[in-house]
Amino acid sequence: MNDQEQSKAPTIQDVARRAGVAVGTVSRVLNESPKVKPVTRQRVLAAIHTLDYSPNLIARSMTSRRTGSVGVIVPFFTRPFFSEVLQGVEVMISNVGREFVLYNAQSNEQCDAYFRKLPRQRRVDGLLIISLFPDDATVTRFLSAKLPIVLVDAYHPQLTSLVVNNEDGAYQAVHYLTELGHRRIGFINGVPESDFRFNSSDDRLSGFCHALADAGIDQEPGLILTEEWDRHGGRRAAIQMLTRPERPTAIFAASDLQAVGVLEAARMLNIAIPNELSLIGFDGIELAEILELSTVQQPMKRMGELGAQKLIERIESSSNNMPPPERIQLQATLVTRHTTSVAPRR
Amino acid sequence: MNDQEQSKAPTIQDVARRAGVAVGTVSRVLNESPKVKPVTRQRVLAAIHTLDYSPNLIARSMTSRRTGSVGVIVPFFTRPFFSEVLQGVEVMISNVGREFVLYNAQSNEQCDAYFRKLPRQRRVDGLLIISLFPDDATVTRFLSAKLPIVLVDAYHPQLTSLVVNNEDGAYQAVHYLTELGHRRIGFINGVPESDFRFNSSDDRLSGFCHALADAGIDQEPGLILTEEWDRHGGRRAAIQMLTRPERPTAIFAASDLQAVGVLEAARMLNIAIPNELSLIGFDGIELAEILELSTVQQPMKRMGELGAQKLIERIESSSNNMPPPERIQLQATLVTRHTTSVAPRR
DNA sequence: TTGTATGCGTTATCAT
DNA sequence: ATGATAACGCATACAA
Repeated sequence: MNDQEQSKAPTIQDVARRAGVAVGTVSRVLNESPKVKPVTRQRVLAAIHTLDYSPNLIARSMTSRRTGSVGVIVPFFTRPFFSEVLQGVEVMISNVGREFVLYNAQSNEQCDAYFRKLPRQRRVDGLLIISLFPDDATVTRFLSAKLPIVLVDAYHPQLTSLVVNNEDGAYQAVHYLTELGHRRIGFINGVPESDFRFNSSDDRLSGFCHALADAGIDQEPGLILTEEWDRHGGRRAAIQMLTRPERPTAIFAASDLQAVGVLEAARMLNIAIPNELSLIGFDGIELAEILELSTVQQPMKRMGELGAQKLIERIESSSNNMPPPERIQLQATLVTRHTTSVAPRR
Repeated sequence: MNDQEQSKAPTIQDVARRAGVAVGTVSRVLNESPKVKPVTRQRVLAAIHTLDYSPNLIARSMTSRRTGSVGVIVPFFTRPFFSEVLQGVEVMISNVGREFVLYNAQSNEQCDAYFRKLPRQRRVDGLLIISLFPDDATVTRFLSAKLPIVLVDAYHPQLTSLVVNNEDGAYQAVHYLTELGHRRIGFINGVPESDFRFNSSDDRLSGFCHALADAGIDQEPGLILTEEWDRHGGRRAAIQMLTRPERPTAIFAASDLQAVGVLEAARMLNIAIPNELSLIGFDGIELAEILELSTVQQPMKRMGELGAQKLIERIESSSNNMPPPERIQLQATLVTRHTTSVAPRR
């Protein structure tokens, strides 16, 4: 019954026995406690090495109440916008040696289920919530569970939130179009990611309206449509707008993917871009660059990094001196490329 | 000291006390054990509900030796190919009520570190490895740790592997080009994802060479380049090929992203596609569809789903009747769009 | 059918 | 500086 043949993972006990010390000492070595004599430390380290021992993280979490991993909850993580944000998150999280658990919330039910269970399950040390708006009751539960939370591209007064100035971004885009002489401007909005209260799409609509108002243009009901955030949604909306008796000379879409749909619709309907139709998207994904699409650039990777950083700060600050929630606003900037030009003369 | 004010998460003990039963009974209810009287089950369920109790997953894992989550290790999860595969993975994993932990292995060191630690740490029940080739020593460690593993877009004889027929995919593409009359065909290969032995890029090169040989065409050294998998890599290689004295009339790229780089290079050099230059990519990402790029379509989402399914099967089969490793091959299919045409006459 | 007791691998709190 | 031991919250074998 020699333990060479047994391939069960070695425990801290095995290391202790092997090194001729007590488990407590091994634990101290593992956790870099200063109060251990260099000689014994070496003995322990040697034992760890020869046994190829790694601590069982589950057991460690059991007593330490920390898991070393953070949860990221996001709708549709494959969409380029989220993908970019996640990249920033990943960089920051792996930088500090943590793991990251991805929760994909495609539906409201899924999202609710996560919001309900995650604080209790304690499988993650903190939660980064992207583009999803928890309601007050949910936030109360988060708070009472003392689960560190940061919102990215979403806002709640009681939680640290990272938002971009969507209204201003939209304003910049539409104002630019009015400056180019456009008077009939369509807006394709995205459907809210969740049922809850606010939504970044509202802000973009609001920026659109303000820019129109500032240019003395009346809104036309048929020129404001709400559709899915993807290419197909954009195409559907564009077809509807562009087949009206008096079609718009410019379209502002709430996402680059929708803008691509507009591109497709225009090609289908034989409408030249930018000569007959100007187009601006929103997000600034790589695809926009490839297609030379004018867009409102969000600092996506930065949002992910900063959000993760703020979350880690909260996780690592002992709960008695938890910093108060803050609201951080980032700017979006208009990038003009080859899908915008002066309004066609009528 | 009433427990209304204490907001510490309720434990199974609290539920037991509340329901007037023993912890064992609560545990049985939680685990759907059949041997519990309906009446008591109801009482327990009620207590669970009023206390808003969720089991502590960490503690549960401690005894059950299962974590309920699976690890997915992938290089560059933001690249569209991986993103698509991951989507399939996510669907399957959340279907069976598990969580998924993402390990992003951007470098060989990171990858090695994961390969070394993950089997020991026991934080995941199984590991899905995407486009990465573990070496024999690593595989031996996996096996002896009894950690269920499935390889996707990678192969090892001792592990269940899911591969697509890269050689055939490449052959189809290049054969099609030769049929169109092309004789000078360039190949832009991708750099290996990891140092290890085989690599799908080798297979694609081999398919390229076979198709050339079958058409009686000699290889030209300057027409086979290896570059990064992304757009910039593709562009660099294309510029190099297209500025040669005798430039190719067709290019086959090992990824769609590289093909986009070729598109950019051609535009820059004023070379018309497809009239002066035919182009075929590889992968079949959405971008290829948008740009009407001919490509070799991989069943990416299916790969993710199937890989995850196979992994879950292995996780859930008790270790005594573990199915033997299998090698599953999926087909890639040529999709011709608007970047290919007959060779220009000289 | 239900209750009780032990152990999972660690950390942390005592002693020594 | 180090050793012994009690938690941590749950599952489970065994007892009742």
